[in-house]
Amino acid sequence: MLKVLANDFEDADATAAHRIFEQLSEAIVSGDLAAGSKIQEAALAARFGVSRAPLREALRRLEERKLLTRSPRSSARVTVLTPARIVELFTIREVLEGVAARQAASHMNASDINHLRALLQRHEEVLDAIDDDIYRQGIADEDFHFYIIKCSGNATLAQILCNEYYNLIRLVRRQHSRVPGRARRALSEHHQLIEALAEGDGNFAEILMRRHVASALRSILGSIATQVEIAS
Amino acid sequence: MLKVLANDFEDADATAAHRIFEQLSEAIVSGDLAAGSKIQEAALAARFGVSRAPLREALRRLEERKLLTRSPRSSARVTVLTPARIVELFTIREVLEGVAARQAASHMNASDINHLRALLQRHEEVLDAIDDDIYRQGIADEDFHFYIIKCSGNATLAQILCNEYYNLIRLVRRQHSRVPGRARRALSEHHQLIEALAEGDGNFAEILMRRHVASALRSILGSIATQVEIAS
DNA sequence: ATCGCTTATATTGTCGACAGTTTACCCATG
DNA sequence: CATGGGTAAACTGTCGACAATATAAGCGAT
Repeated sequence: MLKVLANDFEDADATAAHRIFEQLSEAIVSGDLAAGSKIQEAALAARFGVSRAPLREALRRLEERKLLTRSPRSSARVTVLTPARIVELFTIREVLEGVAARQAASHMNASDINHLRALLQRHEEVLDAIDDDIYRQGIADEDFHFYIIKCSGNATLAQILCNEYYNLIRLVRRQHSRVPGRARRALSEHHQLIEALAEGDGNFAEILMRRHVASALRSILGSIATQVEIAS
Repeated sequence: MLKVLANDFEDADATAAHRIFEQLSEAIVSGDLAAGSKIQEAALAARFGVSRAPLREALRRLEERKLLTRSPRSSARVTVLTPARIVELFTIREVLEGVAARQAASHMNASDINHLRALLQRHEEVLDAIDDDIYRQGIADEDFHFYIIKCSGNATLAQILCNEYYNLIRLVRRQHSRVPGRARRALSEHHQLIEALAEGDGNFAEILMRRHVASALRSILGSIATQVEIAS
């Protein structure tokens, strides 16, 4: 699998605090720690076999990344993503990924374009084989977006999108699973995007990326509306 | 004393970790802790009269906010802002403040506009009185920008710009003090921006805000180039 | 004198414990 | 039955200490 993420320093940073941070991120995104549930430091520390000191540092990081909400002297809680907050998040993501696509258009070479096409090809095969594997769809989607972001040449932007907000967006996707047909449409939007990037058309790439993100948001909001309808 | 001011969370969040975080932020932005200098946990803890536990939590937060750089088992260092990183940062700030201005245009009422005008009036008076007080210029500038951002209605965006990246941008401004005449020009750009906001013209407000941020970046880069020239 | 290796010091990462505060529980009272 | 007060349990915030690692110092060889 492609390693766009800077996970290669995972062995180097073998501190407990780092490990716990990753495990907790995963637990939150996977739903193992349900949204809104309380975080008990002592219990969690025991569960992961560490003391509270490294755990608390991990909690601080998770708080900064908005996966946890903490009030000074009460227990931390797993962030609850309301529709309003999801809209806010995607508004931000739309402009940031938009500018990333714009800048990537003038930085990508033929090899980069080929890489993207290959990614898309594999994405398509995955989609043909198993039409409902949301997990693998997610991975493929992230690979695609991350590669473009990385090609923007803006390391700060890449860190924000690929590290800091990565898990938050995964959390959105998980809590509000995709509507049927969304993956196919996303694939087609990815194809268009590649063409714009291949032509070095930054303006158009930005527009397409923004539309793509906005389209994903609409899909998610639609999914929420349906859930609410069913629930009532 | 009456607790009318928004400082009420200062008593509420009276944890040492929080206090140290604020004090360290200030120390870094003010240059008291110079860019690139080493952070020694024991020494700092002693200096602030706390143990290392709350200090380390503060360091984690400062790391997440990019004011510190940490490698796993070596001392943390105060972030060094290279010109390239400043450009990256302002690219992000440009699009984020741009979308904030766009959304603010459709959320601001007459009272909000009046508030902005009053802010600008005071800003102008400050500028007339003391032409070189960068500190107060900075405060005035932040007040203006922050108010527009708050009016965007996007709480997540406001938190990113007004909290998470606030000190980092202050740090840029401090390390690369403004070129003469910049304040006047910024003031004029603020005036234009208010007109667009008053007319509810989101498109134009976004364009003006983006130009304003880009103009600030050019000013800073110019200042750096001059410094380099002098140094060589 | 410089470089490499070994030893010593300094510093970070982690732990267990305690104090202060919050939360939960229980009982009395309307 | 709901409600309020008061006590007990639970939990967070903080501390000092120890172990593991990194950095600096010392020493010998080239």
